[in-house]
This record gives sequence, structure tokens and C-alpha cells, in this order.
Amino acid sequence: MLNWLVPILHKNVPPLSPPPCDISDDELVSISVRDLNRQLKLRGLCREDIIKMKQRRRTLKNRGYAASCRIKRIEQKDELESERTTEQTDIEKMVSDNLSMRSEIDRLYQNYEALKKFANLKNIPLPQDLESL
Amino acid sequence: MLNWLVPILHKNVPPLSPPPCDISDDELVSISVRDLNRQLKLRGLCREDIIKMKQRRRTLKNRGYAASCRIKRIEQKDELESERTTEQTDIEKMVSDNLSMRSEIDRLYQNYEALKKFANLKNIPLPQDLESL
DNA sequence: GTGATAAGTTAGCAT
DNA sequence: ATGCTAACTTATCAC
Repeated sequence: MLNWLVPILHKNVPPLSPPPCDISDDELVSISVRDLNRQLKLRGLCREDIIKMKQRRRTLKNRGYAASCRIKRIEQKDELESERTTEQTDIEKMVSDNLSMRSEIDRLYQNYEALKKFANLKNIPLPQDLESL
Repeated sequence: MLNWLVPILHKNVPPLSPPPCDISDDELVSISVRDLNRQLKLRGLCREDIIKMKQRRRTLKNRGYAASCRIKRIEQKDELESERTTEQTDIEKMVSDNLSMRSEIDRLYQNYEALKKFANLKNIPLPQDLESL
């Protein structure tokens, strides 16, 4: 019932480990390596904390990659499904086309046979090369 | 290049936390709750270790669920793709059928018209209700 | 370093 | 308790 809201509610991301400095996750994940290094040096973090921040950045990046990976998968599935729907529509249309052509062929054949039968009835000889007329 | 071996190589599962007793993961995940409780009591584990084992069991179960979930997803995708392939084959066949029927219609129509033209040439009056012959 | 993805872990829902 | 699945983390590969 509430099943469809789950993907929205599942946002309880435990904050990794407490950040060794006050750079926000959004900042950390978006600034360049160069700028990050400058910031870290500016705030005078020790080597260990710098490593932690680097790792934290990597994890945050990975979080993003995982998200796009999931989205990509869903999109591909949706695409496949919609292509399938399109094809099924096409097939339905062709089946109906096929049926009407089949009856058209039948109709034309009956007409043609009727004419021949008529000729036979009236003893009218038909030329061999009708198609060349 | 080595790309296709990756799923096989990714088997480095860190062993959770050291198990508080010597029940193997395979055992732990497969025996019934009742039997597990008996085993734990039999080995005289403290309350904390029992909780740990329960959690360990749950995690191992979840590992299996996750695996089947992934397999299911892949199977569904494969199924979708093979259905699509089948449909495309069908469509190709119908297109070709359509073409040959189209030319069949054309041929029959030409024959019919040729007969009518012949009748006209010979001044032979045709009945209105040819189809009823 | 960056991005992608398989496998594992966790949270949260349903039964 | 069990099973499932979204989101997250980790390991590992390619570039």
C-alpha cells in the first residue's frame, strides 16, 4: 500500500563518520581536488584527517555513481519495455492488415474466377496471354 | 578485456565479525530457528553472543536474498530481451508476408482488369452481378 | 583520480 | 521470522 513511497522514504543515510572539518558533503563532493587540497591545508588538518576527508570524498562520489547506475538500469528496462509495447502495436496492426489483404485477395480471386466462369458459360475462348493486354 | 571475469573474481567477502562460536556460516544460515536456539544454549553462549549470532544469521540470509534479487532482475531483463527478439522475427516475417500479398493482390487485379479489357475489346456485355455466378 | 558495476550490508516494508 | 528491494558501501576493473 505504502509500497510506492518506499524509494522516497529510504533516505536515512547515516552520516558516515563525523567529518574532521566543517566542509559539507555537497561541497566536498563537488570541488576540485586542487581546491580541496587548498582548503584542507588552509584549515590545518593533520595527515590522518586529510586521508579521512579524501576517503569521505571518494565514498560520496561512489554514492553518486551507484545512484546513476541504478537510474541507468531502470531507464534501460523502461526503454526495453516501451520498445516492446511499440512492437506489439506494430504486430497488431500488421495482423489486421494481413487479414484484410487476405480477404482482398480472396475477393479478387473470386471476381476473376467469376469472369472466367462467365466466359465458359458463353463459350467465349480466352487468349492465353491475358496479362499482355 | 578481463571485463567478463569480474563477476567471478568479486568474491572477497570480509568475514563479517569473528563468530562467537564455531557454527559455520553455511550451517548457521540453513538450520531452523529452533535448532539454532538449541545449539546456542548447548554451547553456553551469553546473551550478547546469542544476539550476535542471530544478527549474523540475519545478515547471511540477507546476503542470499540480495543475490536472488539480482538474479531475478537479470532474468527478467533477459526474458524481456528474448521476447523482443522473437517479436522482431515475427515482424520481419509479417513484413515479407505483407509484401508478397501486396504483389499477389496486384497480380490478381491486373488479371481481372485484363479480362474486362478483353470483354470490352470484343464488345461482350458483362452481367452486373458477377460475384453471384 | 574518475566512473562503472558486482557483491555485500542495512533499513524498512509486507507477509 | 522471512523475503524482498532501494539505497548505501566496498572492492575491483577500465580508462
